[in-house]
Amino acid sequence: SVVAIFGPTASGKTSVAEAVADRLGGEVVSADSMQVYAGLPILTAQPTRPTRLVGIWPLSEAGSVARYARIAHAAVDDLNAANRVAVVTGGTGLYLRAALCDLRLPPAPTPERRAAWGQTYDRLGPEGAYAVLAARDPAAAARLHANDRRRVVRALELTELGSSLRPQTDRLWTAETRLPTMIFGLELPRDVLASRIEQRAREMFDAGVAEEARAALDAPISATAVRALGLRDVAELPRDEALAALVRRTRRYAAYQRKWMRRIPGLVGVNADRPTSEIAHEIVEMASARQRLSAGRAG
RNA sequence: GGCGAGGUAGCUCAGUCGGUAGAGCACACGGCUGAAAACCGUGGUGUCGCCGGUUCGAUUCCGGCCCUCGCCA
Repeated sequence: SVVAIFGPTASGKTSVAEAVADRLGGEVVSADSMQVYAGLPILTAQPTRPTRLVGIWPLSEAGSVARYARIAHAAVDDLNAANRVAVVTGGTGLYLRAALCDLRLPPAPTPERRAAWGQTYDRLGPEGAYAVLAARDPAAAARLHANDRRRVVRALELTELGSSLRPQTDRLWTAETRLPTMIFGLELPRDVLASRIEQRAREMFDAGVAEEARAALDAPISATAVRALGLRDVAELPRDEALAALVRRTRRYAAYQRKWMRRIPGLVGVNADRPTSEIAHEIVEMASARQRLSAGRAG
């Protein structure tokens, strides 16, 4: 079975997940689009103990949900086969859902066609490109805005591949999972989270994020990895400004994660404003209760 | 103390030749299916420093006061 833990950055997900994994005799599997990369351990707040799917891609490689989903499913299945609990933990909502569920993503993009459609979008303008999409795939167009260049281009390229951006069945926003799964969400009052974010940002600078970020930008880095929150600011701005920028961006990210927390189906909220051991204890209790229940039903 | 500049949204500022105000960032909310720490959309949250004068009407003009910054004493 699977236990999933979601929550905003700096909510203490990592330590709670490690404690839960230890108590359940399992292992943590990371669901984080930036911690997968090696080379930014400080900036991405990677766990100090070796964790599955953390630090496994070089910064030069472009990541994607599909690529992540494959290795995540492999990791979960691996643990499951060994009768160990997979504690899937991370702050990237999409990646968490991808790890827990088979999203059946449409075909991969091809660089040439994507570039071609991108040019079409720029030539016709947002309204013109959107009109083309509306003609070719009305269902996909209906869920997009003309200005959403990235998605309009993606939707256009899929029309050529006999697919659609609009999935046959929605698996992202449903409670469907590959394996029996319980999802917990760590909840913290905003002001508490804000002060934790600030404190953690300070610690990052003390630990040398600036040097880490500069080194990362000096080497080849993919379009996905450069998007690591605050990378440019931290590398290029004077310390005070960089710190302020990092805190600001992290707060905004936390707000975004809060939205995911509300949307993830079946998520059970857990008060995270208390010691890690207490939080872990509560999660383990609830997960075990659920397991006994389903075992009873099966037997 | 003198001279100068300024006080307008959470921040930086614009503006109103007198008709109670708007940009960026921040923030809030919504969307999202192979870039998701990304990307797209919607929303202005305000004693226009305080007191008085002129006026039908003052954030705007006038006077006084308070505060901030700079230069000179």
